[in-house]
Amino acid sequence: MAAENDKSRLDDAARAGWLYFIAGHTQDEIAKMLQVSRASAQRLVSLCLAERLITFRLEHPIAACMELAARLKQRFDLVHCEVVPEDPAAPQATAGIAERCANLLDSTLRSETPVIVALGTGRAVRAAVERVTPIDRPNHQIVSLVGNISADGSASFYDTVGRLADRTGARHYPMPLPFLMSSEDERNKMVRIEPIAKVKAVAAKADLRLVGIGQMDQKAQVHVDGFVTRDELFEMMRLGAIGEITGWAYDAKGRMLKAGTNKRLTSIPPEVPAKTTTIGAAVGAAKVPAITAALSGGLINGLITDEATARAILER
Amino acid sequence: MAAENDKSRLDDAARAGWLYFIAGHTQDEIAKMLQVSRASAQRLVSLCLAERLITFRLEHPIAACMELAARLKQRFDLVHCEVVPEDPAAPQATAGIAERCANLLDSTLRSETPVIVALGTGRAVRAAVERVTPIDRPNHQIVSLVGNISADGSASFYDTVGRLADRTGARHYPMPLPFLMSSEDERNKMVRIEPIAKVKAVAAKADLRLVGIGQMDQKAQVHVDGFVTRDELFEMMRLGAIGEITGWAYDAKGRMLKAGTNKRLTSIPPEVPAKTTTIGAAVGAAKVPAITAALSGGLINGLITDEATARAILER
DNA sequence: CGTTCGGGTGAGCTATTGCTCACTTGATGG
DNA sequence: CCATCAAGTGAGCAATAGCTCACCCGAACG
Repeated sequence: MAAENDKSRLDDAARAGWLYFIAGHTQDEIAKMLQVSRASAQRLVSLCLAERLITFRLEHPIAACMELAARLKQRFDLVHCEVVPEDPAAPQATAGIAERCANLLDSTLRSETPVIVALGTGRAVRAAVERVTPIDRPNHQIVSLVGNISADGSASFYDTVGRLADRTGARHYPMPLPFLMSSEDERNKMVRIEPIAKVKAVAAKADLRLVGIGQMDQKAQVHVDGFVTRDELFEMMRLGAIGEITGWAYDAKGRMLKAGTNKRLTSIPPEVPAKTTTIGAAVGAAKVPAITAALSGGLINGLITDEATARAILER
Repeated sequence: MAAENDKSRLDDAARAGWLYFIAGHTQDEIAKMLQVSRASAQRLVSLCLAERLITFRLEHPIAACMELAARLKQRFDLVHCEVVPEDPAAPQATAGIAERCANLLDSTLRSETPVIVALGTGRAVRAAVERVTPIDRPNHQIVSLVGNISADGSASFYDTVGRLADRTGARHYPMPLPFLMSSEDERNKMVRIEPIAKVKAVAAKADLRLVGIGQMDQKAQVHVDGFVTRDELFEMMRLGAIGEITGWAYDAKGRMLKAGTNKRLTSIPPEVPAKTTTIGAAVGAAKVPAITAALSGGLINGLITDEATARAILER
């Protein structure tokens, strides 16, 4: 009677699982109780797991985050994903993700062997850099993916590279260029000059890229910060731009646009699909389409976000 | 900030627990992920358990039985307790508990060192003996706790001792006495004669006593089987008898009665409280008060029953 | 400002667990 | 009735987990 046997075997598996997980006995004890060899007890316990007779339930807000992260990781084939719990006190704060980004930078920079870290735009990235614990790593390199001179010629507020270099003693490569050039030709000329080519070369070898993700709407950060004009923004939106990474605008499917400001951008373009670890850091309902597109298009292969954003991305 | 620390520590514990139990990582991997030593990862996992952040749920009928058994064991301070799942096909069958009793006997008798097993009355005990797997143990001893001659002088239907001896080759000690004598004096005389004293001596050294539990109502097994008359039964009920073990009647608090048929019984009286392993085997709603009283009074220190009965006992 | 104390940490040892392999057992089909 | 084969078993080993110990850090307190 196969059915009978299976049933009794599952019964024993359940018994073993109960004794192991709930009563907390060792497999040796269980083996004695059930009158089987220890090996068999072990098999029963794993059978109990395999047959999903037993389930684990983690009663903690973190659990939901872990699960969201795992789902995002699988859905978009990511090398890294973190979802931070929502802070009920400040439901849109970048603090949480900044802390995680900082942690990521910390652990990357802790390495004794030289590493190259490339940084993009974004408040989360900026805040992360501020939270990095100082550490002396003169052989590391920090490189900017984006020009730090804004349209009016002043140095950008986002001098993240310099700040991170301060904290690590690493060599750093800011990009001494305006964010946008006035024409495609001019851009092409500029990116070929020696110091810029050097920055590009270093960036190409980066071990980690940490980038912000901006949405392309009326509140787009690139516009708010004065890097692109209202008209330029609207043109990109008309062309289908839904998000941007280091200024590079892409559409809802994560395809890079080949027009508008993208032709005059000095920023180092993302690899598509991302081969080096490229972590996007962003939160907020407004950024959901932009993040989703970046994930779908393979513009990033890692994500750090919060619970609400993660959930919204998965629900699309 | 202690609160903050505690919180973040619990967060980490939850994370570690999730990664360990749900994602199935090793503690070493978790240690790397969370940037802590393996020892700390281990601590986080056990903290997760200790704080009950994680719970196990066993989705199997057996789980309920295991839990009932554990509760009975604790409530009544038992050395052994088994609760078998209810068979939806035959909700009052002794088959289930007989199988477990047989298993218990099997494992006791499997011992190479000589053991003494004492048997009481009851259909479950009888059925258990029939299911014992034959094994050659000539040095074991099987002893009856109860006279096997019924009122009419015939050998009792319950010759369990003989049957078990057949299957094991063990020496056996039936009790060549009527269940009840006609008077207290006569009983006292009989139990002093040599063969009976010998049986008592062996029984006193028993390693395991396996006994049935009878309820004292109109369907009491002792009456149905013809060991006590209707009038005797009614007298005991009037005296407060609620159950019996090897014929010895006790009240709702598990106190042995000192009157009626108990004065003329030849059966070996239970130890109170039970010191040697004394397992009661019984199922059925009708027996719930009798079983509960036996447990409360310490007449038995082990129980084998079914799910419904266990639940009813615990609900009293 | 130094001392004490509680809690956390990592090293390292031992128990427990997971797994592989060769073997047995019991069902199935020629 | 025997050959075949899938499934289960126990021995033994390598990986993993649990635990103890000495130590360290930071907070509370004199």
